[in-house]
Amino acid sequence: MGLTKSEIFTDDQNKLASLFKVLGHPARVAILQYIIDQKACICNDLVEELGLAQATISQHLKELKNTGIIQGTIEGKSVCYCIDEKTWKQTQAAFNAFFNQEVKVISCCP
Amino acid sequence: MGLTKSEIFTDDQNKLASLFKVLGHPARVAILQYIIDQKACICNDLVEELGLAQATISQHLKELKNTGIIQGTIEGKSVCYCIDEKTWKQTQAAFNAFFNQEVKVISCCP
DNA sequence: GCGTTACATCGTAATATTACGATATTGAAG
DNA sequence: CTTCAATATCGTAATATTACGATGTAACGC
Repeated sequence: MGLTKSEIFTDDQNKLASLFKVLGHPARVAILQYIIDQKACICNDLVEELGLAQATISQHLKELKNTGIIQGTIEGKSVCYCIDEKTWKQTQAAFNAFFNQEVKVISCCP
Repeated sequence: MGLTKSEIFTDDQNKLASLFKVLGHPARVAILQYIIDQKACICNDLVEELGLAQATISQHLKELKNTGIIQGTIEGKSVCYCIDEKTWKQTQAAFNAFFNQEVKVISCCP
């Protein structure tokens, strides 16, 4: 046990859940916010900004990169990370599709 | 280690991350979708709908209840779950606030 | 009362995540 | 070529999550 039974869910459910999951950690939320705020790419100011070890930041960046939400470009000896607009918009659309069902919600438990 | 360092993040970041986190599992996405689709409350048709053990479903429902997204009302010998509109709207607002930053995103890595 | 149904909770095994130090790797500077 | 700075990756300890069987509990029908 302890292993998520992905087989029993739809692709959409698995995909949506894994998008939510990657954002389900404060460090990754903070990283994304930082990248968005700086508007431009940052490298590892992140290590100084957040109080986490370089290895830890690198690991979180990797997870964000794996979903495609951010992309990294090598620039000299550092790496420039930024939002991947295409994936970001897809992610946004997926979330909106999920949350737009809300209009139909009728609370039935008084 | 292995323990998330919540102290180093803002309350907003921690809150947002924990909202994302609870939705970061396909079973909980499926449960929410089912509750929304049925429009009305359901009890544990969920156990039959999804192929998970009753204990597992109950555990997932508890996590959803803890965030306040759903609420359960005892109705005879069964429990009626439904979306808690207030929390749902707050959640939606939190997500929207996060995703609306997107307009400022400029991809700087060609 | 007794059995049944619909849950919740407990205990626990399997697995995943988080964090970090240590150790590559790669490019720039000297 | 050597050194340093910026990162990635590896190994691993601490902790968390997922799933389930077993067991508790409360409400109903009899």
